[in-house]
Amino acid sequence: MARFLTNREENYSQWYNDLVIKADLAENSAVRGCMVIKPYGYAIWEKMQAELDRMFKATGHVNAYFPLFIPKSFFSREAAHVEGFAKECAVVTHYRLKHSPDGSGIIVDPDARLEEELIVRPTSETIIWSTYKDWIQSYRDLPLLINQWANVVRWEMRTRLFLRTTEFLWQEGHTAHATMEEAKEEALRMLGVYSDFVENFMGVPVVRGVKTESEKFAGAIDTYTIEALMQDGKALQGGTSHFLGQNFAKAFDVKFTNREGKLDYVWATSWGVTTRLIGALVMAHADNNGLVLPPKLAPIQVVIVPIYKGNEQLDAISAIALELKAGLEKAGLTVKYDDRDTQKPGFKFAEYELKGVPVRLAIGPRDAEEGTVEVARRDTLTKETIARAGIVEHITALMDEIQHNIYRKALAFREQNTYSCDTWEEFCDIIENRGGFVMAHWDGTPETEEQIKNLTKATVRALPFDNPDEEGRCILTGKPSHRRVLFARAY
RNA sequence: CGGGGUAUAGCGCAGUCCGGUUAGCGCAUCUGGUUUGGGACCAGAGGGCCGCAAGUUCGAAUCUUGCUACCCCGACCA
Repeated sequence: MARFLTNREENYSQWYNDLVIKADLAENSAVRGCMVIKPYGYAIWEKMQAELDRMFKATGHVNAYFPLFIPKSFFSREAAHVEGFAKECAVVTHYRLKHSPDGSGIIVDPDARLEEELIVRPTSETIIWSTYKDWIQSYRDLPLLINQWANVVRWEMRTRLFLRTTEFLWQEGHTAHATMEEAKEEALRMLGVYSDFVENFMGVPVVRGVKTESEKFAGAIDTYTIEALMQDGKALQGGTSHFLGQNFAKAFDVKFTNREGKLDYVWATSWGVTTRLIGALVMAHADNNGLVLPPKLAPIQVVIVPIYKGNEQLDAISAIALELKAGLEKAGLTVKYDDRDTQKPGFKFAEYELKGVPVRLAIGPRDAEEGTVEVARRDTLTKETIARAGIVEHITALMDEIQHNIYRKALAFREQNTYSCDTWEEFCDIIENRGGFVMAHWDGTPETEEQIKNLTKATVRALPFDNPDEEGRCILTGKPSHRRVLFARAY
C-alpha cells in the first residue's frame, strides 16, 4: 500500500508533501508560494473555523472585518512592529494597467502611481488600532473584544503547503482593555482556548509557555505560545496570543477616560491561529497509509462501502446501508455512502484510509444475511464484524474512543520524545540524532540563545508555564538558571 | 540575494552526449466486455507549439545564444 505514498520514515518532508496532495487537501497554484486549498482540505478548515468561532463567541468576542490594505504610513507608527514585518510585505504601488505602446501586452500604467503605497496586510494591528482610536473614548467602551477571519500575506522566501505559504487564512483577535491585568488575563484566556481546541479537537498535545525576547511578536510585550511536537521530532508553533501592553495605543493615540476621570492609554492583546493547523494535524497523526483525522474535525466521519455482485445484491445492500446511514445521521454523525460502481471495494478502502476517514463500514452479502457489518477503525487499522442491532450506539461510542486514542497516542509520543538534559554533549546528541523536545537550563540571554541556534539549529520554543522552579546551570555557558526551558528544532 | 538543478501529454519520466522516418513509456482519461470481502483484467482509442525567442543546418526535443519559470540547499519565517 505504501507504494502510493513516499514512506514516512524514509523522507518525512516528501511524505508530508505527497500526502497533502494525494489526500486532496491542497496543491500548489500558478502563483509562487500560494496554494489552492481543495474542497476536502477546506472542509477541514471550515470545521476548525466553526469550532473556534463558537469558542470565541462563548468567551464574549464578536466578528468584524477590516481592510486588506494598510496605508504605508500606518505601518511605521510602531517601531518594533515595522521592524518585524517590513522585510516580507507585498506593496501596492499602482492602481491601473494599460496596453503597452508597442502592442505587446498589458503594462502597469506609470501615470497611475498611488500617492501613498498600500501594504497588503501581514497582520492587522495597525489598521485596527487606527480604527479603534475613533471607537474608544471612555472606560464604558471597554473591553472591546473583536475577532476577524481573514487572509494575510507574508512574502516568505520558501514556502510549504499549509506550513508556510505566501498567502494564508487565519483569524486574528484584537482586544482593548482598561487595565493591564485585564489585558494579560485576556491574552492568557485565549491561549487557553487555543490549547483546548488543539488538544481536544485536533488531538494534539501542546506545551503552553511564553516566548523569549527574540521569538516574540513584533510589537508585543509578551507572546504566549502553544508548541506541539510533530512525528519527525520537530516542534510546530500552533498558535500565539500576545499581550501588547500600551504599545499600539500609544502608536495610534488611543486614550480613554478611566473611572477616576483621568486619561490613559488602552491596553491591548492580539491572538491568532492559521491554516497551518491543518499541517499540524497531518504531521501529528498521519501514517504511511495516509491521513488520520480526529472524528471531531473529519469532514466525513463514517463511510459505508457496499460489497456486491450484480444489481440485485447492490439493491438489497443499499437498502440496509441507507437505513444505517439515516440512523447514524440522526445521532449527529456525518456519513457518506459510497455506492460508486466505477471503483472496486479495495480501491475505496485504500482511498478512505488515505483521506483519514475515522470509521469505515463494509456491508456485503454475508453481512446482509447475518445481520452484521464490518467496522474498520482508521486509527488502529483494525476490523471487527459486529451485529447491526445497536450499531449506532457502538459507532457513537467508537468516535469518542478514536478521538481519545489519537490524543493518547500523540501524547505518548511526545512524552517518549521529551528529554531533560544537563550537559552540552547530551544536548547536541539529542537534537542532532533523536529530535524531540529538550528541557534544559539556559542563562536567559539572547546572545546564548543565538549561539545555541547557530550551533545546533535548535531554538527556545517557549518558557513553559508548567515547568517547576529548579536551580541549574546553562547548558552552554554554565551560568546559573532557575528554570528549564523548552528547546527544539522547529518548523 | 548567493550556490546547484530542472523544463518533453493531466501526472511521473525516457530520448538530448553523438541532429535524421510518424517523439516514446508508466499512471491517469475515454469506449466495449469480463469483474467487485484490500488499490481488477482484456481489447481498443484519444491526448504534444518538446518552457519562450533568435541563430546554425537540407533537416533541431537534440547544437549555440538570450530570456522566463519552477525545484533543492543557505540567510528570513506562523
